[in-house]
Amino acid sequence: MPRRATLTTDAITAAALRVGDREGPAAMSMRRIANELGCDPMALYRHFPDREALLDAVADRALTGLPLPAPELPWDERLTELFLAIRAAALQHPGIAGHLAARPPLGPSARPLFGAMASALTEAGLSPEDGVRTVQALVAYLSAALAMAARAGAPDERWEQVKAAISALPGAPPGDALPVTGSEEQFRYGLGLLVAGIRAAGHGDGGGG
Amino acid sequence: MPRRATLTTDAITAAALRVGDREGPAAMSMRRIANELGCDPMALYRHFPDREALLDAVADRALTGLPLPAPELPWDERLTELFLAIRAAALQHPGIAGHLAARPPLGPSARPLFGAMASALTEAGLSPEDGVRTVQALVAYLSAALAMAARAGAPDERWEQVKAAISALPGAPPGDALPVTGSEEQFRYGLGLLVAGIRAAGHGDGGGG
DNA sequence: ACCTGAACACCGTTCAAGT
DNA sequence: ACCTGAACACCGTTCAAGT
Repeated sequence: MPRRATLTTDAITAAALRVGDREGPAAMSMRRIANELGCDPMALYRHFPDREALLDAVADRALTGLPLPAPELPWDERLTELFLAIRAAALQHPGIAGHLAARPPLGPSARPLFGAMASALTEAGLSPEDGVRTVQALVAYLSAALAMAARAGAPDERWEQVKAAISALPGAPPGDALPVTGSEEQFRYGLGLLVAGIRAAGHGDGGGG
Repeated sequence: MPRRATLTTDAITAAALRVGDREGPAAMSMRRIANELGCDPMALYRHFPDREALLDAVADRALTGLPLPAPELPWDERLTELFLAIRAAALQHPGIAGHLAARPPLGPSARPLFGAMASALTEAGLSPEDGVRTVQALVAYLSAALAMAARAGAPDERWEQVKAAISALPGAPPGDALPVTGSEEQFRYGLGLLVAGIRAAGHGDGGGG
């Protein structure tokens, strides 16, 4: 009775997460994950139609059981806390943060997160239509911020140049005082802009021209 | 005298763009681009250290010569026009929009774009420090929106489920009235949130707590 | 009937062998 | 001295051959 009988989708996603955490996203290949499990690469195709589906499941797994913000907080703090928690959970697995960014988990584990977002946005005064639009905008911002943070291990020369170019404009600040590209401070700032925009939208500012 | 003498970085990026437009981002391999040029794959390494550098150059090329918004417009319209123009230019090459999203061009062709952003944000009343933070937030949003639009060819089943789940909440709208995930309308909405946030920040709302 | 693993058609990149 | 292309170490996935 070989141990392959114990090969479940859960064991596969766990193994993939382990490989990704240990060796980075490029190492999360079907062959390497199978190797980690001591099984044939083709055995994975029994549980997932292709590699992308497997990575989607891994991303989903990385966001399971996230603590939701306390419901008695005001909506803007709830939204901020929620996104900071998602960001932190994603960055606990830096190996897969890039994939999380490319394909944000929209599966079962994300359901309660979207519920929390929807409730916060309703409280902010948004219509359900605008709520959906806003959720997409927030997730878009989160995605890219995660991608930047995932790349932030090797600091991005290109962004440094951009920052240098901008700070060379009239009224320049000391370049070293600027926030790091993938930092939490930078993330909070952009999130703050969106929250301020939501606040304005909730106060009756309909939408686009 | 073989025609390889005409192999310039410009000819390479043009060929890569052609392949990407014709056969999608996955086709933009060193081998296939070389094939398009009728040269040895290794000849490309004479002009670029590796594939990523080549794709960066391709992305940069896709954004050259973008028309800048008229300077007499108010800052918020300038910002909106600018980002819509960048989005439109990127989507003219859907094959590479995904790469554009993963590695936003920060090279020479992007320089005037950042200049236009900086001037708009200064006019909005932001300090240079907050200008840099805001540019990063805007580019992050643009990146993810492009990635979504690039995937929008094959409509994303997962987002449909999310939209369905959210519209199932109290006060539900008709699900078919919701904007498509990668659509221009959806992009404008999120951009409008950020612009509203910038407006608030420019009016004295310092930053995060 | 089920699963395995050889094989296919690719990659990016190194490096030794050619001119 | 310069460039070429064979070779290396991988991929995801198909599919025929095994048990």
